[in-house]
Order: sequence, then C-alpha cells, then structure tokens
Amino acid sequence: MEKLLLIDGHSILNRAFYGLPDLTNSKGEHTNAVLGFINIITKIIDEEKPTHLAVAFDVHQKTFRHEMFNEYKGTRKGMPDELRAQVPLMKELLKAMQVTILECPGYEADDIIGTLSKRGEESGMEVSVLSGDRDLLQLATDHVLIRIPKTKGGQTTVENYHARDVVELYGVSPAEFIDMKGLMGDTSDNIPGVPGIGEKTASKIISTYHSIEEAYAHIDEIKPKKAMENLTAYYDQALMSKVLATIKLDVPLTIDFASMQMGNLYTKEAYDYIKNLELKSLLKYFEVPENGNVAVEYKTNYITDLGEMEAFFKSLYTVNRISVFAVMEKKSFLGLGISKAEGEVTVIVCSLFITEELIADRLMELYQKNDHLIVITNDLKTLLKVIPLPSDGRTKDTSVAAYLLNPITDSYEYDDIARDYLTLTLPSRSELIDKTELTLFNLEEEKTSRYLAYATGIPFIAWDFLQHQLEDAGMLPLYEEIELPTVYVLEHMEEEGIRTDGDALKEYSEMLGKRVEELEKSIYEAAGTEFNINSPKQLGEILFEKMKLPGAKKTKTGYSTNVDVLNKLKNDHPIVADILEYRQVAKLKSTYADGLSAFIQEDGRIHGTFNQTITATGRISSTEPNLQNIPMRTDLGRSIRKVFIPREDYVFVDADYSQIELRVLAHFSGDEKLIAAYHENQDIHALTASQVFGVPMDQVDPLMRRNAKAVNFGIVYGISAFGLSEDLNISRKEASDYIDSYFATYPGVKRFLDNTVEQAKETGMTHTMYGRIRQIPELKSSNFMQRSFGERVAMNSPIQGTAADIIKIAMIRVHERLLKEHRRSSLILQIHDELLIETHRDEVDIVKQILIEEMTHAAELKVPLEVSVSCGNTWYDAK
DNA sequence: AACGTCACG
DNA sequence: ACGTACGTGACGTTG
Repeated sequence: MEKLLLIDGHSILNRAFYGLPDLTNSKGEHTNAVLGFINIITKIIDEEKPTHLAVAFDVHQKTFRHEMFNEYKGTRKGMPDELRAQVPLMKELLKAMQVTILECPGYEADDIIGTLSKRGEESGMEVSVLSGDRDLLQLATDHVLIRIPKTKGGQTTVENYHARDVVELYGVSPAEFIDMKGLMGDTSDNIPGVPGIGEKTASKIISTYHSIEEAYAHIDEIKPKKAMENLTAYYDQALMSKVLATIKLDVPLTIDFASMQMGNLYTKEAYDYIKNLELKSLLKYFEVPENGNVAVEYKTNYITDLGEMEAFFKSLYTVNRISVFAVMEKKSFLGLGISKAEGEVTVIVCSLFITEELIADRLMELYQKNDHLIVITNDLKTLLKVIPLPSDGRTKDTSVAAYLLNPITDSYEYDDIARDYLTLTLPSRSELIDKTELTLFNLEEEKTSRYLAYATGIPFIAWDFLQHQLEDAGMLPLYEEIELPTVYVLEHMEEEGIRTDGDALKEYSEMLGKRVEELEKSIYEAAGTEFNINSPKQLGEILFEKMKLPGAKKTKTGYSTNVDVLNKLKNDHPIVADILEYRQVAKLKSTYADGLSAFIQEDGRIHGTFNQTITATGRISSTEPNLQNIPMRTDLGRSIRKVFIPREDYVFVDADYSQIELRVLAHFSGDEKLIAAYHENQDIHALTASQVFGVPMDQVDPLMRRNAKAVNFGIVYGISAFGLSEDLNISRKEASDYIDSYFATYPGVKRFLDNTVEQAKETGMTHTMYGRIRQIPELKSSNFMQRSFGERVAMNSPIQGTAADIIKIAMIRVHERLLKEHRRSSLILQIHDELLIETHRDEVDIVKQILIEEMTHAAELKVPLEVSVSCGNTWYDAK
C-alpha cells in the first residue's frame, strides 16, 4: 500500500514558531520554528511510515485569492521577522533531507495539497495531510486523512479527521464545510463570512440546507431571525467567502508521485546543515558519524596494574601538558583519565592497590616536579576535591573558559565544547551511557570507554582554542586573575560546609507543622470546604468563584493568587490573612526546615554546591541546597538562621557590602551628585527622595524614602515605568514622573544608561569593568517586549556583573590571606554581596580586619566601597 | 516538564 | 497596543 504524506509548510512552521520559546544560535539566527517543524514531522513520519512525501509552501504569503478582495485584508498581520527568516532555512534543510518542496505561483499551498490529495486518492494511495489549518478539513474523505497538531500542556497531540469525523464534529460533510466557512468566515484567513453567524449557527444552517445557495432559497425559514436578516443583507459576501474558502483541486502541477518517493532524510548534508544551525537536539536522529574528525579517533587504554601506573606517570615527566578527568560516581572516585596527546587517553582505575590516595600523590608529585606542566580539565572544582592541585595558574578549566565566552548557554560539557570550539559533533554523556551508574567494573565497556575518552581528551584539544578566544575577547586577565582562582575558593567552601543543628531544625519544623494544621483548619472552615491550599488552581476557584472575592486576575492557566493579589484582598475576608500566613509557614517548613534537614551530612554540616557557570551576569549560584536564599525578611523566617552554628571554639563573622550595585552605578555613570553623596556618606535613599520629591532632607518621611529606594532599585534593574508602578502600587504616570525626576536629578546616570543600551545594540553584548561579557540577542528582536527586555538587561548586566566581579576578587583575596597567614578560620558562604567566615575565637579581630581591608579595596571606584561586619554565635546573630 | 509561587541578593 | 522590573533555586501541583 502506498502512502502519501502532504505537509502544509507555512502552517506547520507557523505553529512550531509560536509553540516554542525563542531560540537563537551563536550566529544570531532564530531557529525555534525549524526545530519545532522537524520535531513534528519526524513524529508523524515515524508513525505513518509514508512511501511518498512532499511539503507545500505558498510562493508569497498573500496570493491571488486574497488579493482579489483586498479590502478584507485589514486584520492580516505580516509574519514577524524572526519567523520570516526561518522560511529559507527550513527549505534548505528540507532540500538537504531530500524532501520534495512544492510551490506554484498563483496558488496557495492549500491548493497544491488539495490537488495532490485528490490525485493521490484517485491513484489508490492513502493520503495524510498535515496542517495547522482547519480549512483543509474540506479535503477529508475516506482515504484522505487530515491531521492537525495541537499543543496541550507542552505535549503535542494530533487530531485526525476522515470525512466521517468532520461530520461528527461539525454536523456537515467536508464539501459542506466550505459553505459553512462561507457563512461563519475566518478572521485568520481574512474570509469575512456573514456578520453575526458563528460556528453554531453556520453548522445548523448548512446541515439543514447543505449549501449557502439552498439556504438562501429558503431564506424565510431561517432561524434565528438575526441570521436570516444578515444572510439576506450579506448574501453576496457569503458567496464570495465561499469562493475564498474553497481549496482548488485543479492546480496545473506537472510533478509526478515518483519524484516524491521517500528517500533517506538523514543525509550527510542535512546533518551538516543542522549542525550549522546548532540544533543539537536534532542530531540524535542521525547516526553518529564514526569518524567525524580524525582527531577524535580515540583509543582508551586502561591501567589496573601498579607497575604500569608508575611507568605511565614517569612518561608524563617529559610532557608539558595533560588533560585529566576525575571519574566520579556520586561522591566516590573511580579513576583518573589522562590524555597527554591528541587522540590518546589512558584511564587509571582505582583498586585495592591503586588507591585514590596513590593516584592523587603521583599526580601531585608530577605537578610539583614537572614545573612546565599544565593540567587541563573541564571541571577543576571536582578534580580538586580528589587531587588538591595548587592555585598557581598551571591548571586550566575549559568549562569556566567556555562560560566566560558565552555565559548564556546552560551547559558546558565536553560535547558542548567540542561543538562550539572544535566544530565537532560528539555524543553526549547521556547518549552514551544515559543513567547507567559507573562502577569499577563497567569502565571498560565500549560506550563508557568512548565517554571517558571524550570527557578526558576533548579539554586537551579545546584548551588552545578557548585560550585564543579569551585573548581575542580581552578576557584572559579576567579568566586568570578572577575566574580560575574563584574555583579554588568555591571548592574550599564546599569542602568546609556549614554546621547545622539538626535537632533545632526538627523542632522548628514541628512548630511550623502545628501552625500549618491550625491554619488549615481555619481556612477550610472559612471556605466551607476542604481543598488543597497548595494548589493555586483550587485556591483560585475557592476565592474567586465560590467566595466571589473581587479583583480576580488571570494567569495563563487560571486565577492569580500570589502575594500581591492576596494582600489586596486582605480586607475583604479574614480567610485571606490565614492563607497568606499558611503560604509563608508552609514554605518555611517544606523548603527550609525539612528541605535543609535532608542535606545534613554525617559530620553535622551541610556541604552545598556553588556553581560558577550558571548565571548570565557572573554571579555564583548555590544548589543542593540553595544557601543563598535562606530567609531574612520576616522574623519567623529569619529565625531559621539560628540553626546555622559555628563549630566548637568558633564564631561567625559576617561581612556585607553596603549598596555595592548603586556604588558601581555611581562609578560607571560618573554622576557628580551621586558620587559626592557617597563621598559624604549620605543616606542615598533619603537623598534621592529629597531630590525627586523636591523636599528638604529633614522633611523626607519614611514613605518617601521607601519610594525613592524602590526607584534606586529600579534603576539598577533597567528601569521601566510599568515595573516601578507595579512595585509601588502607583499609577504608570506617577511612576514615570518619578523616573523623569530621578534622571533630572542624576543626569549622569541617564547618560550612562542610554550609552550602555546604545553600545549594547551596536555590539550585541555588554561588558563589566573587568571585561566580562554577556551577549543580548533580544536587542535585535522585532518583538517590542523582547527588545525591551534586552534593553533592561543591557542596563542591569554591567552593574550586577561588575558587583559580582568585585566580590569574587574580595573572596579570592580573603581566602588567600587566610591561607597564607595560616589562620584557622575559613570562608564558608558567599551570598552575592556578603561573605560568611567561620572564625576561630582567637581570630575574630584579625578576620574582621581582613574582611574589611580586602572587601573595601577589592576595587578602586570613584566612590568608596563600604563594608559592615558583625559577629555572632549563629548566622542569625551575625547579621 | 511546565507552571505558579516565593525565598534570597 | 504590546504587558515587565534584574539575577537565581526549590517546592508542590498538574498534565
């Protein structure tokens, strides 16, 4: 049986475009529609296994049929540029996949599909038509299946229609569907139809009379009256609409089905094209080329013999670079991969005789004695946990380097690096070994061996390219002096961890649990029913439907029930206060009390992870658990900090920068007033209030100060009147006045922000004081919202990023000083503008001094950096 | 897996 | 008219 699959190119591309988030490759090309298109059609092709395949496109977006009735085109919107640009990419890719592309001047894709579906059916084929457009339902027969993809909750499902399904759904036959369309119209297709007649009425009329003409002949019988009147008045328009809605079945195509036979979609050309578009996720459809590049023809050698290991290490005394990979499973060390030449990887496997310590000792010794040796790895922090190489600049971290070059990406694994810097497509870890747990006994399996080869060997090859790119981008100093030393500090912080009182945490949890129960009871009572308070959906229904509270705001899935909304409802019903408290208490219990407990290790401490390659701005992030968002703003929440305690004979010393971002802004902008204010150690929010609201300093009230503070924050975030008005609950006009007034007060700030955005638009990126870059593709978007976001990002990134640079410098200096001076105290946490040191009680004064000195002098700005320190017996008391 | 919510800077 | 403040991560619900 021959099967023909016809695809409506523009319609599917369109659907893919709006169904997927924007996606841009490193060349700035938008690729989301192409990705979605391929995903949809591969799914369908897999399912149907057609023998023949073709994709139809319109030659122009607007064609003859529409031009005839120009006056109805008012609502038709042109394609956004991001989509338009993907049409030629899509066609190229389809060509590379050996897929027939059908275009016919003067005819729409619909017409081509109609004609071919008819011809296909006549020659005995089963035909499937894939389109996002319901217009094509008129083509359905017993042998022509219309398939319409739907996205529901992220999942793509396909609705299928044979002729009988159309009858079932609309009560009319596919042919009658045209008449129905003629009555109800279709705004997206600029078919006017008859005003006042929608789907329901149209379906009723056509199922009774079977055509517009026949209905008109019985015009007196038509109900409702309104439809009758309108059909009378708009009869000509209805007939015209019918013509518009009719898909042509007689396009003069000369192509025959033989040329549409399915070939191999996954050709070398298609592979290269997709690689070029950087649509990594699509490469899985291709068999991984065995020898994509000679450089990755790896042979993995395994060493399990002690003598062999000794000999191997000896051979490394004469080389000047190696790359290494610490093979870890969970937290145990299984072996060390080493590459000393391109294409050559040796894995030393841990055993009874080759112990973790022995491998570490040998590498340490090698590193010390061969002082020309550089050691490259893609994850230095992990390596350091096993082998504590010193921070002397001879270690290299390819993931950190790649992060600096493009901080927007979300992963820097060997395959990402091979793709971006070696134009080499390699199977990822998950493609090779998926979730299989590595053990000492499966390391030599074929796929594992390939994985180890790549993970070990790619950094060896990639480092030079990365280094050159860093150099070209002017980021080598940033890499060497800030990023690389930071790796060591973070490793130290993770190793140290923070002592946590599990019993206190449990007690806290129980206390919260009791309160949760009380609140639950009270909420159910007030609501008159039991429901899941944690479900925004159920909660929204209770509040806004059952209890009819005012101010219902919609999110895309239902009612909004967030704090802002609830706070406004506080006076409408007592239940709201309980819900707010419930939310707060439940959050504290689940995320903090119970959440943190699970992370306490046997040493009584929490050893979280600090990530250095996550944020777009250069900040550190913290996970498992997140120790950078421990509650602070409410008393109840803040009290959880009492469970973080120093070890015996130690105290916490905590230091934080005062308004570091605003000071960076003052520096960048050079604004005289702002700079003077900081030099005079003025209350910056009060000063801003006084200037913006035009009152003397001594008449600034707390509310004015709070508003001014919000404005200051807003400036740093990339101010917008809308954002500020939301934050302060004022009108947009008022917010806009505040901003104007702020800029009038600090003209330097205005100049700086304007310049920054302008420059970012020219270069496509921003940079910090230390040369850290962030690309902002959104600035090129034709979408207002996206572009505005890009502008705010352009204002914020240099400020947030420079602050991040500065605290990294401070961390490094503080850490290195503690080491050099052989202090017993240790840096254990960084919270963006704050450092926490577990301090021996004899070292409190010196640690305070070190913190103040190093943090204050981490950068020389046009304004002083101010640091406040305090100490205490818990984190709570140290703030 | 995506969403809403909320914790932090 | 558009519909957001910048940067994160974790939890619970829902599909």
